[in-house]
Formats: sequence, C-alpha cells, structure tokens
Amino acid sequence: MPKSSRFLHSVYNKLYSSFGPQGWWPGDTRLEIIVGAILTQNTAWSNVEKAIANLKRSGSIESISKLKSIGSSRLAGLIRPAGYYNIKAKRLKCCLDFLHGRLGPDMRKVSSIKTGDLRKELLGVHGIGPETADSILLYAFGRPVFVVDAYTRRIFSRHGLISGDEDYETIREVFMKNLSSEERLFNEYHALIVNLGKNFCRPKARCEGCPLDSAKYYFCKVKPRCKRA
DNA sequence: GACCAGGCACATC
DNA sequence: GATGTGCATGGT
Repeated sequence: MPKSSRFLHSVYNKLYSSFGPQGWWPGDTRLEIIVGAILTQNTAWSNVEKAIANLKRSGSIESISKLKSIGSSRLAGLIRPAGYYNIKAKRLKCCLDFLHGRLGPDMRKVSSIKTGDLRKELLGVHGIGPETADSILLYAFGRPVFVVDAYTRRIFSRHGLISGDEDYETIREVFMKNLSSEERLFNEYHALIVNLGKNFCRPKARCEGCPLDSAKYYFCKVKPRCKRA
C-alpha cells in the first residue's frame, strides 16, 4: 500500500477511535441537507442552525415547491442569521430551480444520473462551487465523493501530505485515489475532519487530547503553536 | 473591537 | 491563470 494511502487510513482510524461515528450530515431531510450545504458557506454552523430553524418555523423547507414559492426578500430575511443573506437567498433560488427543473419536485430523477454527470451539472448552478457540490453529492445523494474543506486543507498540509495551496480538484484526487471509493468511508472521514478541525485546529483551540497527538504531528491553532516531540 | 467561520462569483491584472 | 475583493451574521 502506498505511503499516502497508509497515512490517510491511519489518520482515519485514529479519528474514528477517538470520536466515534459522526452520523452526518446534521439535517432531517435531503432538502434540508442541500439548503444547509449552501448556508454553511464560509459560515459557522451554529449560525446556519438558526437560519434553518427559521425556515422550519415558516414551514417553507417542507418541500422544494414551498421553498421556491417564497419571495427573495422574505427568504433573505429568514436566513439572515447565516450571514451573506442576500447572496445566499439568490444561490438557494438558483439551486431550487435546478433541483425542481432537472430532478423533479421530489428529486426522483436523481437516481438515473451518474455521479460524474451530476457533479458537472451541480457545478454549473450559480452559487454551487466544488465543496458545496461534493457535500450535496455525498450527504444528500449518497454518492461516493470526498469533500475537501478548509479544515482538510489546513490539517493535511500541516501534516505534510499536501502543500496546502493546490486547487480543490487536486486535493480531492489525493483523497479519492488513496481511499477506497465507499460512500460510508467518505461520509465519516469528512465529518471526522470537521470535528477535529473545530476542536483542535482553529484559533483558541485546546492542545490537549488531540487524537493526532504524536511525535511527527503538528496540531492546534491556525499556525502551528504546539509541536510534540 | 478584532478575528474567525464547513465558499463562491466576479473584477482586475 | 493567479490574485484580490465583496458578501454579513454571531461567537470568542
């Protein structure tokens, strides 16, 4: 087994033993997962939760049709806590138009579309970039794709697997080529990375108890502050 | 009050 | 093709 592959499996095993199954994505329905994927762009999840709670209270997130029917300014008001609310309202609208038009009101047609084709189509939707597309593919549609996020970049560049300034697709390939293409694995791995990142790899994060604490690993802080030798 | 968070589109060079 | 900028709230 190649070195990178061994490393990625080893990290996964450490994270899984430490954190356990993550049960992602945090959302009740497929539509809710997709909406959450857009709302969480460059935004803390706690703020997204407030926005989704507003959408639930309004009853509009029950179906694509209902969500499509609310006006842009009302939608923006509901998702206000998630930040960038004007931009995100527009992005949600574009996404809903795509889902409804291409996949049908219940998204039933999705099963007939190959993952690669669906990814290309998602990337063509205004407001859906590579990370959001992969999040939707993996967590809403159960497709085996790896989601690369800011934590992935930060953590694995810190550990020397990547330099960190590669483009999204390059990093994604590193993971997809070195791991078996299993939806379950990709689902859990990304969730574990976010868990690790939130707790140990951002400002004011604690140093103690990091599952990757070992001689060769840097961790903590945006810029490495701790190095256990 | 500064800094940050599970990005993306668009302008400019 | 690379780099910079606007978008905005809520928590630390």
